[in-house]
Amino acid sequence: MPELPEVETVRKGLHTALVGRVFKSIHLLRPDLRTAMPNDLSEKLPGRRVVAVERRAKYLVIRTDGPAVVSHLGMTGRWTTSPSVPSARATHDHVVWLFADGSSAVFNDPRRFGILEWLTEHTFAALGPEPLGADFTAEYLTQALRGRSAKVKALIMDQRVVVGVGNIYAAEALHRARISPRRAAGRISRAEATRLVETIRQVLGEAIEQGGSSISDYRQVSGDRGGFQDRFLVYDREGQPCPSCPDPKATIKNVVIAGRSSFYCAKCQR
DNA sequence: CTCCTATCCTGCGAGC
DNA sequence: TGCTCGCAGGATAGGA
Repeated sequence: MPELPEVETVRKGLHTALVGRVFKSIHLLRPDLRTAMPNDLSEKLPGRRVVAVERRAKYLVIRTDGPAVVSHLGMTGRWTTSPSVPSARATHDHVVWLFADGSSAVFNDPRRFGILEWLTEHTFAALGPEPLGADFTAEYLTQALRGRSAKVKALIMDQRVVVGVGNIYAAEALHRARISPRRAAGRISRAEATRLVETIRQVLGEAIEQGGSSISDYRQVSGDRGGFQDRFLVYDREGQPCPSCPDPKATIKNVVIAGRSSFYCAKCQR
């Protein structure tokens, strides 16, 4: 569900809502997420003040004047903030944070692929560069893909190669770069890598401006939907005419790559 | 190593 | 209407 633009949008919302607030109590209603939430969250957080909410890859980092907490939204995770204490517990509410000023934040996650843990020095050890950062260059990507026979789409979704790109934005970036998702990564030319770096940045940047893409679950912390789902050129558009091809008979295909639906136009993406 | 598949979990829509 | 099947934005263990 949430890729970089969605996580970044949630980050902004959480940062605005939580900075300066002091934890009063932590309620771990259902600790068995993808990994078990540590019990001592409810002991060590109360009394701590939130100083910032940051993002690394698809992880949120809640910094306090003590330890930092990491949250991953998995496929269906959602944080909602409120100026008051929640009146009722909704299905799949797994974590409730109550603050000293009477406000609250709730983590809801139907599929429980999310994570809530302490930040450690190992948490981000295996991650590749941020796509919107200065390290993500055509030289870097060319080097990272060199000699690899896996499909280019699988590799740009591999968080060790570059972080933050998931199934939607991989499809959209490859379309804009006119590269087939089925291409062997090692056969991507330098010119194509240059285009791909550019379109990944472009698509992620535009999606952040739109507040992310809301297909079903994803919402901003305010509960609002994102807007980028209305700008998809290929994602979830199987059978529809390619918006980038003059030929009306060029339609969007859907093939499975690395177990994921992969939408593209076989005419303009080679 | 690298690549690919299955798997974790729940909900929902399509098709019968 | 109600059932079953397949699929969903992520990440990772394990087999080939």
